[in-house]
Amino acid sequence: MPVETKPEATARTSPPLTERQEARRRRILHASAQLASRGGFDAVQMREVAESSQVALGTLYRYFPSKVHLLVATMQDQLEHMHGTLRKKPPGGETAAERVAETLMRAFRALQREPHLADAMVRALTFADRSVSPEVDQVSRQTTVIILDAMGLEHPTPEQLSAVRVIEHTWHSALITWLSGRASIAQVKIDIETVCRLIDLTEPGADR
Amino acid sequence: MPVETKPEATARTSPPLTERQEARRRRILHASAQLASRGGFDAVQMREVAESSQVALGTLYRYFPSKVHLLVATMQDQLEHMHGTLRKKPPGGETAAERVAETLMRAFRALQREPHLADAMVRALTFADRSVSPEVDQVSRQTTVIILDAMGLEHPTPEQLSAVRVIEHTWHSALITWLSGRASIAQVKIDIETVCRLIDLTEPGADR
DNA sequence: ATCAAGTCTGAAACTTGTTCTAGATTAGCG
DNA sequence: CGCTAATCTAGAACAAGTTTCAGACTTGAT
Repeated sequence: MPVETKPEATARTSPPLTERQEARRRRILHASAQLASRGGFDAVQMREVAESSQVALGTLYRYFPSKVHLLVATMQDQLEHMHGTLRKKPPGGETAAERVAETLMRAFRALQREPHLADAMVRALTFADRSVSPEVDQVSRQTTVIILDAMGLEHPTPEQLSAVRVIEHTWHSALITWLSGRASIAQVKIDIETVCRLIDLTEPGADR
Repeated sequence: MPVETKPEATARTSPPLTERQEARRRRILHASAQLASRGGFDAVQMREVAESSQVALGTLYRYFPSKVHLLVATMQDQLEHMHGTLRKKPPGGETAAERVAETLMRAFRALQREPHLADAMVRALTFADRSVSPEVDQVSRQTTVIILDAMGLEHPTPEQLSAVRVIEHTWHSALITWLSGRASIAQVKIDIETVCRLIDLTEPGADR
């Protein structure tokens, strides 16, 4: 009888991991984040991750079927952490647009503290192919939740969801341009503020 | 004396290429696009590109210092072509927002005809690190020109340029979600139309 | 026509992600 | 406790991007 199967996929849901497996998974994610913090995407080398986390290479691949999977999982991990942090101090802006912009800028400042880590995670996210779609989607949903939280919405309209999607697009792409040195921090700020104005357009009572 | 140097960087500008070099460069780009059309990013294998274009591997790397450089150059090439095509039939919408959305959707339909090629180019673009920044920037500028063309603007305001930047962000990111199967064609259309509304906000006479 | 400098070629080597294998270890079950 | 299926480990092997090198070829200048 199967004792345990497929630890990688959506660890939280399907097969309950044993104590030691959970610990392994943590060690791996920790090593991944650590190496990423040093030198970004390229510095996360599978052999090194395996060694750092005291796990055989084959085992690493059993938990995370590719480098991109690993980094996306690392991002999920970090995102959760970030969501918790953001929740504690809700943004103080007057309008929904202001609050969202403030929240994103706060997240952006957090990323600036670990630019290499940000690089590794974002590059993995955009480089991911179809085989990673479920995990990437999870990240996207988590981001959506964070934004809706900032807007203070319970039941967003389809229009508002569209706006949120566009904000996420802008957020990701702006991050990339910043990480690759093609846009300044100030530029990213402007882009975020610009796109957040879209929210006003979808506010009840906005003409169009 | 140097007969020819660094053919790769911004071939159009710095060192004039000889006839044969220009021909080599064309052959390489052609092979790249061909292979990409077949199987996307992964199918563009440097050894195969070299063989298809009748050039030694070392030479390929002299012209394009990495696979990403090659694919970004391929994208520049395709973009130029696309700009030419789009120019011929200007969009017919009433408002700037409509015209931009129409133009982007037209480009999107073109990409749909060669989804693998689109995959290769877009993945390369977003995966590019700092060493490719100049080339990626060039692509970005070209895209900006196409959008401004569609808007029919001669002298955009800084606000309008911001809107254009956000539109580009959305365009890239929406393409990625489509290519990785996380968004439908219809979804991309909605996102484009949504972000294009930003243009209205920056129209002279828009309150804010 | 000849020469020097630079380019192109072909092939091997190196790097890092990924796969595979044989044997040791672990977990749940009777 | 002992069995059995599954997991974990160590290490080799493979794949594709990238680098390197010696020698053949081009080019522009003398």
